Amino acid sequence: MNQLSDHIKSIISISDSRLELLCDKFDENTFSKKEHLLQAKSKTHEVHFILSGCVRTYIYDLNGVEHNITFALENWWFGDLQSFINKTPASFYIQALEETTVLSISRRDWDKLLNENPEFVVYTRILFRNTMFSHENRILQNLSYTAGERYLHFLQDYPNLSQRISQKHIASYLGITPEFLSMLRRKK
Amino acid sequence: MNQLSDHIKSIISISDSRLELLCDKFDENTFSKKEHLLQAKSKTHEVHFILSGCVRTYIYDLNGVEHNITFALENWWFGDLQSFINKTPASFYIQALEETTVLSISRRDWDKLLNENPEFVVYTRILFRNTMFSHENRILQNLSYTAGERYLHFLQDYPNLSQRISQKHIASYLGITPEFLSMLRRKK
DNA sequence: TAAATTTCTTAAACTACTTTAATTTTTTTT
DNA sequence: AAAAAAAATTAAAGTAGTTTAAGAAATTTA
Repeated sequence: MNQLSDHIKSIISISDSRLELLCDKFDENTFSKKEHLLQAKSKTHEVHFILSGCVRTYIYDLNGVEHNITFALENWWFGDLQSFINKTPASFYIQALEETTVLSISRRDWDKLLNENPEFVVYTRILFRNTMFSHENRILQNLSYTAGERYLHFLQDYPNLSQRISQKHIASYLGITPEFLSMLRRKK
Repeated sequence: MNQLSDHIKSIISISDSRLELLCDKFDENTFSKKEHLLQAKSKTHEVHFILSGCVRTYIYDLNGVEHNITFALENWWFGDLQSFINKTPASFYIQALEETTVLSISRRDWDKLLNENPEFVVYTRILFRNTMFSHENRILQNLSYTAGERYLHFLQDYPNLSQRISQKHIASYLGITPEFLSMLRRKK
């Protein structure tokens, strides 16, 4: 069918007919480069699965400085989950870094799927768990590694992404300035 | 009944009889101060709920330096979840910082509860979700704040804990040296 | 309660990273 | 293809946090 159904089948076992029912709830949307999918303080009505393209999730700190929290690429889920789940105003901004096509699901349909489709319950449980584990690993990487080491890990964790996005976004993700990242790259 | 049943009732609605069935699966254990509840590379057979006391979860980096990842106090769950869920060797060490009494549940009983007790499914889903959100918030705090600001947040996030554990453990959690934390405290 | 051990503090020298600012390169727009 | 805008590089000066080392205070052990 499509990339989403492939992704679901790679994580849980589900019959094709049930899978079709599930995938039916998603709408395809395309966002142009630099377009915002979400602004902080607005309500998050949807979460998204990327078919093609790439987005960044970021915040502003108290000094008005942007910080990239995460990137999402093909076959990844993204959204402001805290806002989506708790129905609170978003604290994140989400912006397309390339022309990006996503499958989106509304909170209403999400809840419907959870009620009607036990496979979806298992699938999302595993997704959330994996997200939790990757957050945990990122916290301990931040504690253990210098900026230079974190950059090398980034290159491994997100292969090819460094060719697709600007270095200032990578620097922001690593928690350093673009100037310092530039210096690290020269030294390597 | 006990603190665990109070905690469960504060998060989901469940009848007292079903709650009793659920709480039946837990064993009470006490660990003395400095005792290890888990060593990295061993298998994690249990997760724990703290009745009294306090523990720290930590790792060693490649240079052999310890880093505290998190603390857990009364009415908190803890364990190496990645190891527990994926049945992989632990990557964390867990040590009691005070004499600590916990309720423990084995992986076998955990799975049984998930199969037999839909309330437990909901309860753990919410627990994991909240853990994911707090990890997310910690990542963005690390990106946005200086060490001094992170220390102030720590005092808010873990009230009273600073009186119970040594400063070197707080410094390790914040990702700074004890000497620098000492200097920050003097300046305040 | 004395001795031993661990933790905390202080300070000076050092390093990883930031800031500022100017120049070059790349990308986007017209 | 030219002009404009954004991103990357370089370098010098500055700052947040580390390292080392020594003494003081607190805690643990005997």
